[in-house]
Amino acid sequence: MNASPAPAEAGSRQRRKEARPQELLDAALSLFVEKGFAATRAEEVAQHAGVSKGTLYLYYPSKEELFKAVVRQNLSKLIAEGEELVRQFEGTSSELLACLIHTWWERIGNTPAAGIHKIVLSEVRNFPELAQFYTDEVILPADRLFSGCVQRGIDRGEFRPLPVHEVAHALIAPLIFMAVHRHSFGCCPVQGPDIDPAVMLQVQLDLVLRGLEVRGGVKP
Amino acid sequence: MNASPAPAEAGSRQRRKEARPQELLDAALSLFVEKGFAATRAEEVAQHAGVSKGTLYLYYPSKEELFKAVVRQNLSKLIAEGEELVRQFEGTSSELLACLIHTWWERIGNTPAAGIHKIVLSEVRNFPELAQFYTDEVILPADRLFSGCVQRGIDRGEFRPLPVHEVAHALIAPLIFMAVHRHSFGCCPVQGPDIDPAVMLQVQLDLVLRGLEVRGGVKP
Amino acid sequence: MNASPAPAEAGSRQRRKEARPQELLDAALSLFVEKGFAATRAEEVAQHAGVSKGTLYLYYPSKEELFKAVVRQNLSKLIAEGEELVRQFEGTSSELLACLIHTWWERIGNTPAAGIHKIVLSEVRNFPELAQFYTDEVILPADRLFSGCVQRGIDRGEFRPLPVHEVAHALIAPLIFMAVHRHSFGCCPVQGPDIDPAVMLQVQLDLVLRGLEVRGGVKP
Amino acid sequence: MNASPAPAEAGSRQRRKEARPQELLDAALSLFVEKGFAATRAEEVAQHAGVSKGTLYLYYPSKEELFKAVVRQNLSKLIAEGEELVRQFEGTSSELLACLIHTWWERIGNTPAAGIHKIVLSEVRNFPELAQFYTDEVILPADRLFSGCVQRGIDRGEFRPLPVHEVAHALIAPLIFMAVHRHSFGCCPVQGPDIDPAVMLQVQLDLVLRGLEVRGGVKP
DNA sequence: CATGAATGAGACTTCATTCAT
DNA sequence: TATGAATGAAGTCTCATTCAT
Repeated sequence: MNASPAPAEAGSRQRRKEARPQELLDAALSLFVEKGFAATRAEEVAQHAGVSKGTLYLYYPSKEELFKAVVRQNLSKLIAEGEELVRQFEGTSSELLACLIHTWWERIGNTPAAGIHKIVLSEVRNFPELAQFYTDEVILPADRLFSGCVQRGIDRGEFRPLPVHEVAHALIAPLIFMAVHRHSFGCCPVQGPDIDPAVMLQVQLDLVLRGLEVRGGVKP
Repeated sequence: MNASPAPAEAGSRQRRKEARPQELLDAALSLFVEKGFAATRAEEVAQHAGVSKGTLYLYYPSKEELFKAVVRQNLSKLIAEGEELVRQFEGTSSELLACLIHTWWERIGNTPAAGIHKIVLSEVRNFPELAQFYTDEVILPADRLFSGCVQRGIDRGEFRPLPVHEVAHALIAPLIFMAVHRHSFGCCPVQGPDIDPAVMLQVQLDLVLRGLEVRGGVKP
Repeated sequence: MNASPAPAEAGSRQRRKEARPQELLDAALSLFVEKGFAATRAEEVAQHAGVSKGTLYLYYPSKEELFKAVVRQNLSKLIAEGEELVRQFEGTSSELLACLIHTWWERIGNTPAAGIHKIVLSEVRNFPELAQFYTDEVILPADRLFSGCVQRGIDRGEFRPLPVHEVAHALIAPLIFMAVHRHSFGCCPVQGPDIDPAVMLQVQLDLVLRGLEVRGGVKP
Repeated sequence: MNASPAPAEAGSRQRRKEARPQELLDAALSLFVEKGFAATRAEEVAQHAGVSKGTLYLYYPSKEELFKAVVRQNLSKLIAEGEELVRQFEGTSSELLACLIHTWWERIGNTPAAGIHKIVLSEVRNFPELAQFYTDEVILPADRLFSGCVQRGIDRGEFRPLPVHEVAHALIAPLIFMAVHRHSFGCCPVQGPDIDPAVMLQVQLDLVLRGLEVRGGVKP
């Protein structure tokens, strides 16, 4: 009399059970990014993950912990991405930066994971413990990655000697900013200034790399 | 250093009434920036303004309206500043942009008003009408201001012909981003990458202006 | 430099002051009848009377006391009406009842004062002290008046011997009920059964008086 | 006399859930009749139904909706009763009316449902949509029922030709009025005129039916 | 006397969290 | 393990009442 589907392959219930935490984290990420932490109800998260309210609490002891888990797990993703990016060492420093930027955009900026930046920005003052590990695990490594490349360019005589952290920031900030905007204003039916991401990437690279370039007989 | 206003003319009750809206808006700005909209309780705002819960509702019919008033009030300031800056038509376009950037930092980026960006980013999806408003009143005018200057430089043969909106974004985004960060991570006792705002401004201008410059016999 | 109108006739401010309590009671009656006690705000009453919220409290120490004063003062009116009605002793008992009924309708049922019945019915359980004096001052005298007339008719052999209180109730209840309805459903744009007050009075008298009549050789 | 329901079949949680709406509606009816809509706190209703404040809102989204549900639920009962009565087509029209009246009293007038009239009278101006609803669902059907019987009597030559709506009103109003009074003054420890419901029913029928009767050689 | 700004108790409603089934 | 009914703390908002002017 059991109406459930054929229990053939590995037991779908079993696989569902193992997938639960991930499904919950995905639902939560999506909702936290969309509505913010406080405006997202626990039950909504559960529904989006296809489980009941009670089940959510079997996996995460509180909404706060769920939130932290969302940030943490997506951080791991970010970090892994970052570390993978580092292994792309070839050619001139300009080419390296261009490659990094494009890869960042494809793998992070243009994916839902970019929404993480938005929630962390919004909520870090309510969850101070996030600050430390987001800084340690994302901001500092990313800074190290980019300013390392800038330093490499300077060392090789490709780039002018400029403060590397500030240059790194000048390089990546417009892109992060654009990514964050796509998760706030970008979701509203409003026409802002017409900025095309692909063009933006191009222009930003063109601008900054040329700004970095060591030129013939030009004086600062 | 007496907190109460000069008890000179008119009934103090009257003078308080006139000052109330500003006091409430200031308190609300500060708290909304710090904790976000949802996590700020109406009574907290009232207390910070030195009045009771009920008094808040004498001036603003709901927390939501208070929020909008905060955005509106601080926006007016922003817009007025922006338009005033437009009248600085002297010297080269590079000088104009440098001046705009420095003024923006002094008058907005480095003041509590910069926190507005953070709240709007965080809350715009919960207040859809805000999107239109903020876009029309802040984003578009600011874009017009900056891309207008870039266009001026191109027209005068000072800058290379590049997509103006993207350049404007590349110019201002790192600064806004930095300002927003100062209201999130900047308030946590965590050591991020060592970026000095003054240096940042300098480098960003140096980088982008040089990137914009038309050079001798160089091809794009 | 005094902008107030010519202080000729008795001082309008003075007359206003004396009229205040009455104006407040009138406003309150009207609003209590319309919206009920709890749904009427003290400030509304004040506004309708053309004074400020504070002034209301100079005359009545609380909304509850205002309510009781409204009922009390309108009771006096009702009672005075009743006592005046009693003085109409002439002709047959049927004629007497007909006269009483018509007078009641003209002087009470068809005036705003009938709204008093509605609020007392609605609120007496929240203001138990009203019960005693409304009963003593209105219900019992009215009952005495009507059942006295019925008794007179029985004594004179005009009416059949029936329980006088019940007959009095049968006589007046449909009219009070109609009057009360005019202050609730009667104010909504809804079409109920088509009952014309004038016809109703006629029919009700015809029916009940004929029902009371002693007939030829008929047995009860 | 155990207050908790028979713990027989199924989980008690489940059975409670099914019984909740009725329990809440009963508690609400009782309290709304006693104190009026506004003066009844949502938490009180919940407590009377033996649940917590939050549970009430699981079943009814607002106090207003609870109120409407109370009226609706009790109206269904009223209407069903009325329509069932229509099927009593036997004997004279006088007998039919007598039967209707007695049944009305037993099934409605003398039950808590009669309190509905009081709340509706009191609140209809604050809930305008209620007016249409109550008129359509209760007042008009009831009017149709009673004036239909009167018409039947006239058609059969049993009753004098009189305006049927007014006669219907004259017939039923004293009884409704008495029922309403039992939920206002009737609950206060005050001695009003001594009216016995059973006698009242008898007298009212005797009076009105005799008033309707066609008599020998008498002219209208 | 009159005003209306201010207060704060109290009501409605939401929702994170628990727990019997 | 999963559910969803139930809870109650907490937050928004209202309004009777007070009191400085």
